Amino acid sequence: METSEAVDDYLKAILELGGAEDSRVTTNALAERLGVRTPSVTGMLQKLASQHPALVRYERYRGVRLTANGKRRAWELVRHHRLIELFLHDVLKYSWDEVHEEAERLEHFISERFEDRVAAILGDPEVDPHGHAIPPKHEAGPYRAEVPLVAWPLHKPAVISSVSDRNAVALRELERLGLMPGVALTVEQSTPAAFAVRVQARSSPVRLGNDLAGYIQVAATDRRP
Amino acid sequence: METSEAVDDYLKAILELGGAEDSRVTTNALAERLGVRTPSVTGMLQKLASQHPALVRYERYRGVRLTANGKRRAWELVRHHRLIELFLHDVLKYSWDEVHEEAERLEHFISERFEDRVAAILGDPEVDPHGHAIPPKHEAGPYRAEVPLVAWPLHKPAVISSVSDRNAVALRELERLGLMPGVALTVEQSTPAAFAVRVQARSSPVRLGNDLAGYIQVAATDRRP
DNA sequence: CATATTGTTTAGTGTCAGCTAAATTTCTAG
DNA sequence: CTAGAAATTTAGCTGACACTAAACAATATG
Ligand SMILES: [Mn+2]
Ligand SMILES: [Mn+2]
Ligand SMILES: [Mn+2]
Ligand SMILES: [Mn+2]
Repeated sequence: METSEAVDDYLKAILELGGAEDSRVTTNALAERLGVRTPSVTGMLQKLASQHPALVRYERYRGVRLTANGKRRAWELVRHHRLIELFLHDVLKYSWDEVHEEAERLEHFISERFEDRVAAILGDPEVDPHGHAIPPKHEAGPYRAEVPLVAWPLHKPAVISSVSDRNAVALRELERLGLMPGVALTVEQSTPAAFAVRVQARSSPVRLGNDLAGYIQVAATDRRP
Repeated sequence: METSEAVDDYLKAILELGGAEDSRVTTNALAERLGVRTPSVTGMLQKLASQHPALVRYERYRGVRLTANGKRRAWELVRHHRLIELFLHDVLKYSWDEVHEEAERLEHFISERFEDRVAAILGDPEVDPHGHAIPPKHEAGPYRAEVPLVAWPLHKPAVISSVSDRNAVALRELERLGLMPGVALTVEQSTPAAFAVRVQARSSPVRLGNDLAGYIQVAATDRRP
């Protein structure tokens, strides 16, 4: 039941690419995400599928999904990752664009005890610095109701729910623009050429490239106070 | 100039086995310390010696010592290890017998930034939970003047300088007996059968096995106040 | 529906770091 | 000073996990 760093990375990638619907993930998508070649992916998937207990269910030419065991480990890694990010940010004073890279490495190597102690001193937190939900110990999910900002209707109030943590340059830019989780806004313009949002309680609209907007996920403003 | 976890472990072991005098370390000693077989050691030493830049100087049948480059990395690992131990103890509330195992893993994977931030929140500490000196950044040593308790003369005042961190059971026992760094004592009895010390400001002497005593290093009581 | 394109797998290699068995060198004791 | 013991190295393998080149399947398109 021990998993190597490489196996960990595959499991987490399958979880993330499968999304809330747990769809089948293709060899190509995995190769792309992990920065390896497709034959390496095929080889690893065959291994993970034929292990006992198997970590993935794999059908030749038809993609993979995680088994219950695979899911357990993948969610544990997500919990590690997000706890570590928050810890680096809140305790070690990392900026929010610095945490991801370090968490990506350390998530594989911390013990159960480390996980528990970090959760304890952070007060069993539920959200990481980028707005992502921290799964409770031994649990999956949750998946929050959020949609890409670029798919949000014009003028409908929204709150930034989370931002992608995978691009440090984009994160610095988003912070500079004040576009962080919890910020309320409306979409003012959405064309192939440009994208603009009006941040609630701020005068002029904020213009940003579609690429940058693509890193943002939003949700409906919660009406109940 | 990147080192794998395996290479790291060899370098640190050579540093530690070489001691303050930087003596040559044998293949056998390394195999023993690292829990691998001697042919594996020979193979690794040949590789480390023929790299450019070389990390060790190696003569067939005559043992190995670190080059300047090897030393630099080895001391960096020692700094990582001891900083992490102190951090786990002081911030994450690990007990002193729990820190070593976790530090042994994490020392290889933390970034420069992590090292610096941890040192900062600990206030640039100089000693780890077991009394070992934390090397300053980019520096070697220091080696403190300390000798094994079992080699200390009877009735001569001494202070516990450090204790070995490699045996969790022994550490718990030492803590129970109040034998921790900074504690002043004298040796009352030292025979093959048993060992007893009198802890300053405590009535009855403490009896302990020679094995347990073997984990303790002491130094002369500092006269200057 | 046949063929071109795309996606995936198979076959064969390489590197890292471990292992056992056997050969060789060094050390030690008589 | 030499035989036997101990230490070390060499030779040859193994398991992970990458890679390239080539074969094969699935799919899209004219
Ligand atoms: Mn992240
Ligand atoms: Mn990872
Ligand atoms: Mn230690
Ligand atoms: Mn180590």
